[in-house]
Amino acid sequence: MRIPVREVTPGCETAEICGFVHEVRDLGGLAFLLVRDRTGIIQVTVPKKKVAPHIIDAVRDVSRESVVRVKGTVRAIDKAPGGREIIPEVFEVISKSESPLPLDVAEKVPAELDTRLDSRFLDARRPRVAAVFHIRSAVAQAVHEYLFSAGFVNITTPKIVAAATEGGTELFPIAYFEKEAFLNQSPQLYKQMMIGAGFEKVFEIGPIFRAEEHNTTKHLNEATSIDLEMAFADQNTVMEILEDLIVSVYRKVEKDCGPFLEAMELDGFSVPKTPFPRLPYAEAIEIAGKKTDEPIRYGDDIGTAAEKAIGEEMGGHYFIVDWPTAIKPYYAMPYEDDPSICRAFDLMHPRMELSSGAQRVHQYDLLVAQIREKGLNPESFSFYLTPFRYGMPPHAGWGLGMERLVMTMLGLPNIREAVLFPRDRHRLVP
RNA sequence: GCCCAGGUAGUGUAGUGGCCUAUCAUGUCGGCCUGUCACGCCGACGACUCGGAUUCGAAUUCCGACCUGGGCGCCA
Repeated sequence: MRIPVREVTPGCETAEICGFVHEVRDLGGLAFLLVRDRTGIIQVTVPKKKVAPHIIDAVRDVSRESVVRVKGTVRAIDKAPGGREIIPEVFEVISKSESPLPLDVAEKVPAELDTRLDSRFLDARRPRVAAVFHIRSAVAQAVHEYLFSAGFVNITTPKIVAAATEGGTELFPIAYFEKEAFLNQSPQLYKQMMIGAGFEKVFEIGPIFRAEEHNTTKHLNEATSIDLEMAFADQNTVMEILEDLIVSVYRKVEKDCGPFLEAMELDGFSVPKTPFPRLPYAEAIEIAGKKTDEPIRYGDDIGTAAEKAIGEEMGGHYFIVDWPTAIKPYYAMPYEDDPSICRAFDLMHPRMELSSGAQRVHQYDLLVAQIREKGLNPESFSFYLTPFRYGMPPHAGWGLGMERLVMTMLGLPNIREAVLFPRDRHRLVP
């Protein structure tokens, strides 16, 4: 009966393990075979005098990264990693690996990201790479747990759509029989429609697609969005949910992912403190104006240099609130007493934007007016607008980038490190 | 979309006109080695993205193609 490597302890008498050959060190009369499964690496020790010759020959012949089965006696010994080793009685090569390998799984020699992504299945055998995706899985689990326990309903909305959600960004056109169609850039309109359907609290974790030809370490053409929408809530309510969610995700990772955090050899992992500061847009602009050479005026969008300067000043997660209505999408609710600013917010990490959200416009006439002001045609949104004519609760929500959350949490240098099979300007395979 | 940088063994690199029959590491193969843990030692194998140009001579300069990384804009 196979057991995980981690469960082989000095107290075991015998053990059977399966895994990949991480390394073979042949010292002549003594050979060491390191076998790796997803729980760890164990040493199989082959002394010439105690092990059958056919096993010794097989161990010497096996290529790195082959899949093997080893059964034998467990010996407690301080000199071995983990304080134990297996002396094999059975050694079987289940699946032989070809050589040379496209990249070095044992990480003696580094590999460039491009090389790694070409052979992602091998790259992901590296413990420090695998750790990222185990942690990402825990993040997804934490988000689900948090939102379900807060009474949110999980929904799934179409990824093939007929129109843009907010204009601006480029969409991927696709062939949909005789019709024009696109991959969705955001579930925004659909989650709002479910507020119109009376669901009150909804969320979705799903793919979004942006056809922008950007070439940066923080953009993807296919990303995962954690999206939430809540009825009878304003922007402040959903901001509180957002910061609370972020903290509970960090706590989950801290609690459940110790070995993975260790494998990553992170400098520091710490749970952010709440509440995150609420920085009005006008003040953010002021900070950026003082700290950067580039002139920035009220009403400008916050560019990369400004974002970096403000991030340095704030030093941790923070919200930028009270944005000018002119630079936010049509569905953001303007303040009643000053319609030039709106109830929109961005959640920022010092490195980049993580989330944006707002209280939404729920009044049909105002929404149509704002769509027109953005130079868009309300008729192409009629499927979206119709629910606003038949009773629409006031509501607010946000979208949070899953990859950016993982990237900033783990200090990854490139967002592609947070996706198994990234889609960027040049990469469509694997 | 604009701009910049780059492409050398399986992998990661050195090499800016002749000293390149191309460096080093890792790997692979062969040999030696009974406590390795980046095992060590000896030997071998393996590469200048493609096409054109300049030149007596090009990995190195120029032009084009293809591929890649990054910055900006925009955004999650």
